[in-house]
Amino acid sequence: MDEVQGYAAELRRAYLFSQVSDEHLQSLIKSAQQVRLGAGEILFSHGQRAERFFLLREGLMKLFRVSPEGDEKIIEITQPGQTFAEAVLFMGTEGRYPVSAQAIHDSRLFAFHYAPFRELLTSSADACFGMLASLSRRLHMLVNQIESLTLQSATYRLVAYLLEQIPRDIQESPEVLLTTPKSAIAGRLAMQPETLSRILAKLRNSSLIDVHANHIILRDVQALRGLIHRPPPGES
Amino acid sequence: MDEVQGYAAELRRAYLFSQVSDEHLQSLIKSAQQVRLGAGEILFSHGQRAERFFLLREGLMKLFRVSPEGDEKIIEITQPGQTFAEAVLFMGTEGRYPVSAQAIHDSRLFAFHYAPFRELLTSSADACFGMLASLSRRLHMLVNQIESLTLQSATYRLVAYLLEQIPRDIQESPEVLLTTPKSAIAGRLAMQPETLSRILAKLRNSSLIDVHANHIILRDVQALRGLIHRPPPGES
DNA sequence: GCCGCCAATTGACCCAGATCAAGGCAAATC
DNA sequence: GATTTGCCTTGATCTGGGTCAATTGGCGGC
Repeated sequence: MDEVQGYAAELRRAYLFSQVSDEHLQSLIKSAQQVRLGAGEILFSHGQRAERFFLLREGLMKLFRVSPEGDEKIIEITQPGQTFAEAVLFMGTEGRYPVSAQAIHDSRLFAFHYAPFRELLTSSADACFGMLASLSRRLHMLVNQIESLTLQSATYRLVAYLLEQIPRDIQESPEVLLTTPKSAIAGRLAMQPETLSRILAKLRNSSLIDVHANHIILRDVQALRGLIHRPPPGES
Repeated sequence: MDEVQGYAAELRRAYLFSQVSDEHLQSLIKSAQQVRLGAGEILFSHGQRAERFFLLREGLMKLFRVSPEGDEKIIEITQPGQTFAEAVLFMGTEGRYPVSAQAIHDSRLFAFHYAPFRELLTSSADACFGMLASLSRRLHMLVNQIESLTLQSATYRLVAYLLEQIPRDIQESPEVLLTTPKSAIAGRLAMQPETLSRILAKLRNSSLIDVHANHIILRDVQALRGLIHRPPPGES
């Protein structure tokens, strides 16, 4: 295959594979499968045997849990270029997915099987380290998420989320384009869509932001930063 | 050292070291330090350079975050035999602790430095896998925690916590002995001590449990299980 | 025995955000 | 151009659990 070269470059952009040698990468690609999902399709469900992990090439995925009552909590929204579900491969012989995965938009993915990848890890300490780094990054993200879910108000969480988005866009004009439906963002931030809407309205009235559909302009980044660093009841 | 043998056995009980060879373990022990902490002493603080990780030998530690407003969120309560803060070693050259660690009771720990441990990992794929398994276990715990913090009410979280405690005690008499102060448990479960107290009172009035100080008897495990599996508004 | 200290409990009150219920608006379908 | 569908917004109301404060009950020190 000639495409293999192109795929290798694509994989290398994921943290997980950044340290892996060309040969390893190519053998890995040969054992990988391509997966296509339509918007709304389920990739795997919570509790299912975990035999593969994934790299999102295009589209958008959400990882979530559903409570017995049917409420849905979005743990993570996966962007193209990110891997997910790598962790389960090390949970022992009978690993099961701890979350469900569903496509938000039409998506294309690579699927990697347990066995070949495990082989790769045993033969390459660097790959191992890449994996470890990848997992610990995820670990920290979760710790941060727990903190913001318990320590901060809904407004804090939303503003923090907006501020997180700007570095990857043009820094000069602090605009955020919401690629995900607002209801999904609300889920990720553990609030109802109504609440998200109300908070945006509140921020708009304080002219801290402008909202045009899914296009949000941060008019006063300084003030927004201040908002999440000190409590709302401002004195002095 | 003759103690080294005993230490090796002690370490092996931690998941992280379970797969490590004797030689590696012993060289690791030689490079480890012993740490003693009085109740309330801080081991490290959020944001500090992370150069070591730890194995708790005796006592009780809490890992927590503090918000700018001074609220404290307990991320984890570490029991003897558990390692913590391993993840930071892979966050790159300038890893920093994402949480603070404080002794709840007087504690004794082993401290392991970054460098020797990293050496061990490069030379042993098994050790690497142990590490990966350890991290992914922690990852799953955090995902579970996020779920219960967002999907469930305070009562759900407390009951789930109580039910989690029984398998390790005698199964026949479902009693739970709270080894940690109730206020710490409240923190771990993201609620105020007052709320915890009220919920215990409520459960006691429904005669689902008996409370004698830090000794709790689960009088109706079946009903408690039901409580966390279906919503309180019970209909047929 | 008395006092101070701290954890736990209990009561009264309050508020952020959930829930319920209408619209509004734009793209898709007829 | 009318109608349906999906997503978002807005308003009104409700409530779990946080906050503040008072009370109780060990427990160690003097």
